[in-house]
Parts: sequence; C-alpha cells; structure tokens
Amino acid sequence: MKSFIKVMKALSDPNRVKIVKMLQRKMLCVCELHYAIGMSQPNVSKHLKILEDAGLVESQKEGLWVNYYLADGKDSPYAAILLGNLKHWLDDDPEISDLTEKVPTLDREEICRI
Amino acid sequence: MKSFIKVMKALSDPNRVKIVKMLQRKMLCVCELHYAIGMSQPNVSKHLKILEDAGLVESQKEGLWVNYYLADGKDSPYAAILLGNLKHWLDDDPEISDLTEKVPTLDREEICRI
DNA sequence: TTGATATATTCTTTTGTAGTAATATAATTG
DNA sequence: CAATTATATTACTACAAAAGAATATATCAA
Repeated sequence: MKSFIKVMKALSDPNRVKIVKMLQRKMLCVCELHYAIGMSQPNVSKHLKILEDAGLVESQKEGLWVNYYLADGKDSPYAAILLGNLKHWLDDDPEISDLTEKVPTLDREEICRI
Repeated sequence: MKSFIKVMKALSDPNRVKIVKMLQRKMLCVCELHYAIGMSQPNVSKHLKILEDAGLVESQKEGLWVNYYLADGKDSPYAAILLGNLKHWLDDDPEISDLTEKVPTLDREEICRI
C-alpha cells in the first residue's frame, strides 16, 4: 500500500508531472529543469527527490551535474505502469507541450554556465 | 492536466483506496463503509465526494440510502485506466484483503438500523 | 589550496488536506 | 405532521505538503 500511495502522491503535483513529461524526451540535469520550468533550483531538487523516492526517476552523477531520467520500473510496478500511461497522457495539454517542445533545444553548457 | 491531478490526488489517500477496493466487490452505502472501515460517517461522505469529483465513483439514491459504486470511466479516461489497474493491485495487502473479505458479509439492514 | 559552480539540505512561512464535532438536509415511518 | 434514520455540510483543529531564502556539500579548475 505504502509504495502505491507514494507513486500517487508523487504524481499529484503538477510541477512533478511536468518534470516527468520532460524527462520522457531526454535525460536532464537539475539546472535544465530549473531553467525551463522556471522553478527555483532547490524546489526542483526537492521534487526530484520525491519522484526518486517513489521509484519514478533515477539519477546519476556526471561531474558537477546530476542527470535525472525516468526509472525502468524495476523498483516499483506501480511506477512502471504509470510511467507507461504517461507516455501518451497529457501530450495535448498546452502547458505540457510548451515545455516538452523546449526540451530538445536545452543546452546545459549554455544555460548553466552563467 | 487538472482532471489527471484530481484522479491522482483522490488515490493518494489510503482510506480512499480502501473504499475503491471495497467497491470492486459490490455497491455499498455510506453506513456500510463507515461500519467496515471504522471511519466516521461524515468522513466517509467527504472521501466519497472526492472520489466522485475525480470520476472514480458514482452514486444513486435508493430511499434513505445512497449507493456508491465504481464509475464506468466515461467521465475520465484517467479514472478508467486507474480503476482497471486497481482491479489486480493491492489484493495482497493485508489491510485491504481484511476489508474486501468482509464486504460480502455486510448487511446494511443489520448494520445501519441501530 | 582557493575559487567557482551544480546540487542538496535546512529553516521558515504559507497553503492545503484529513479528522472530529456539531448541525443540517432529505427521505421514510407512524 | 412528528419522529426517525441515512447522508451531507459546516466550522474548527491538527497535521502535512509546497515555496522561498539561506546555507551546506561536492566536484572541478586554476
């Protein structure tokens, strides 16, 4: 029950859903999400932690950056199914599509080094 | 986005998940849920309203009783899919199975008329 | 080692959600 | 109509979650 609730709660916040939808396009670091969504960096970090705790997202360090990407679902079957559903869901939401269309143009070298 | 968030929020509460799992077995009235889960009657009513707003549950009056049952999913595709998933999910959870096993024995004539 | 940069954590404030208690509504029965 | 009963609503309290600000950690570069 607990792990199911964790997944549901993690996906109950619009900002976290935005993050998930963006990560569907490609792996992103914190500052790219921070820049694209317009959320504070600490906030992005906290939301990513919640998504990671729920088994929806994984991360890997790459020097100074931390790459976040969608989990494969081995940890949580609930997360796996929901991530599968979210592949098609919400694509027609303007707030979402605005963001996901931005993703391919994000260049962390340009965004973060300021 | 809004309707998706509504469904996720509705399913983010253990008590509401319990209600959904019980309604998988059969249609129930408020006092049956109140009695079985041990939650106060006003609380059950409020949770049912949240589930109904999310499109997960529907209701129909029958005299003094109000019968609640799982929605068919015409209102919300998100609700429909999640309800589908929840058919197999959480069946092995002891807290859930204790409740769902009780469902067939619930007799509203006996429970509510006191 | 010092400085710079990306990320994480903590603290505080604000907002939202769950629970309880009391009361209101609505349908049924006598 | 009055009394009863199932459900809904409201007001209030307690707790959890979200955002912002400040600071800490960790890695890289010079």
